Amino acid sequence: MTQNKQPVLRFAPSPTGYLHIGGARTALFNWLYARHTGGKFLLRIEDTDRERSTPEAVAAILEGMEWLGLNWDDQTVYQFARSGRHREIAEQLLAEGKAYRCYATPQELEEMRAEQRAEGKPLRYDGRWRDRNPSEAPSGAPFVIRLRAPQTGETIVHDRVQGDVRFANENLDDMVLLRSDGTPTYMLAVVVDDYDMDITHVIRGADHLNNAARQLQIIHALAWPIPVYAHVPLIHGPDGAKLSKRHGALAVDAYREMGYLPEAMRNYLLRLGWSHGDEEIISTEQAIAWFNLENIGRSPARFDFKKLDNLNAHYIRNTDDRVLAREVAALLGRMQPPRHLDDRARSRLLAAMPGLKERAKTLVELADAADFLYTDGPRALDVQAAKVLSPQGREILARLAPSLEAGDWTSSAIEQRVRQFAEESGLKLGQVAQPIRAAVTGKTTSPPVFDMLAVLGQQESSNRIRAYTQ
RNA sequence: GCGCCCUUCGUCUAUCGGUUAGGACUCAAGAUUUUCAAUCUUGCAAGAGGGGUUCGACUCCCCUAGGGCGCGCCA
Repeated sequence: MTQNKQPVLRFAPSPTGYLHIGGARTALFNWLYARHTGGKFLLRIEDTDRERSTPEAVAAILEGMEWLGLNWDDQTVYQFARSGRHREIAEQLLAEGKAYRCYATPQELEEMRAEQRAEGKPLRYDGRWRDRNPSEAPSGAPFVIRLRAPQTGETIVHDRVQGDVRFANENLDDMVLLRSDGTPTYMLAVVVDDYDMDITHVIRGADHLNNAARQLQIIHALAWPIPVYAHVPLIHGPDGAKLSKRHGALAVDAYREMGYLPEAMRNYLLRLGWSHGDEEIISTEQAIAWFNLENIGRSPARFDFKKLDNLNAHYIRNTDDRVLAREVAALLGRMQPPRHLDDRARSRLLAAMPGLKERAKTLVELADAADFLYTDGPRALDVQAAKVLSPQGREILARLAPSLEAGDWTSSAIEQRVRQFAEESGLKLGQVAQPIRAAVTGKTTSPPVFDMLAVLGQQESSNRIRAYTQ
């Protein structure tokens, strides 16, 4: 194999569902490796299953990739469009005697497997048509083309993550290459496409490790170059079992709706199965510089929202206020029912952002915490705020109001007046600040209250406070 | 059933034969504080079990157990 060829990577999802978290990580690893090496990252949609592939799923995958910032090179390849080429290779193998026609019907094969199961034997095609003379076939009967796979020796997958994985050829049966309707199977299509696309590295889920051996058999029959394999362990749910929807096996766009930032997702997914010493916070630029196959772990990882939250909070704090304000507004607009912010709400959101972004783990939390900025008028109080606005609390507000309103309406000037009031009244600052916060935000927690008063303006603030001076 | 893979704190992981087994998340306590966060400090917490190899094993080998993946004319 040529050593100085630029690496060519690919992500090859099948559009039978959304882009889930495992697929997203696979895509990320391929993308990082390509960007790290200066190679190419291609996208191939494996839509050979006409029954289950949908345009919606294709759209969801493309959107998910774009949201995650995983840009791919060249044109997207649609596998189904290449079925003629796949058939050509199957015919070639047939002509070379490396494949053969099998006339066994699906029912017949089902019976065969049922029997094998009953006898406790391994489930595999028994090669019943492997050495039969084609003339024995019922004329005009449908057939599939199967690979005439080696029956002795072993097939070794030299995997950069898993090491050398050996499969005895006797355990690998003659796989179907071309279905009776003339369409290619996944095994054939993958091999042919990877070859035609000049794929040098195949990074994919470990659920494909067994497939690698079978694909290698096809590659050997064709005498094509072998790509570098790296089978990445799967992601499990918190209980160690299969990732379920409530565990995080969601479409990537669900993460967007939950308020996660793409850079946080990238960082989290990267650390799930890959490491660089003790590094935890890894920017995408740094990830590209550091990413390699050697440091991919061999054991499956569990998905943990707590850690994702922590990372997300970090990235939110480090994101520009304008970007955040825009994202929050967009998020609100996508909610059911949609909530549209007017210009005043947007400018308040932006102005309050420094305080808001310190306190949110997700954009949804942020949007929620900021809801007192979206509309004017007195606030409805939550349970805690109602307690703070007891008769005593309201009495304090009533006494404070006149002096509060007289003077500059900047955060520091307001704070100065409130501190002075507290001192003169023999109150602790918190005893005054909490009622203000409750009246102005309807809650007992918020960004620094004087900042929020400044954001809302004197008139709106007074209006809200005076609503609770009785 | 057959094949393959995996196994360090609750979770993500570091360690590439010699360490008081490190970091991060979570949790707890403290500092700070107008609330809540953030931040800082401290603490709890790990090599599945059993055999080898070796002067010495978390690290190498074998077995067992547990978990995962695959075994389609799905991908």
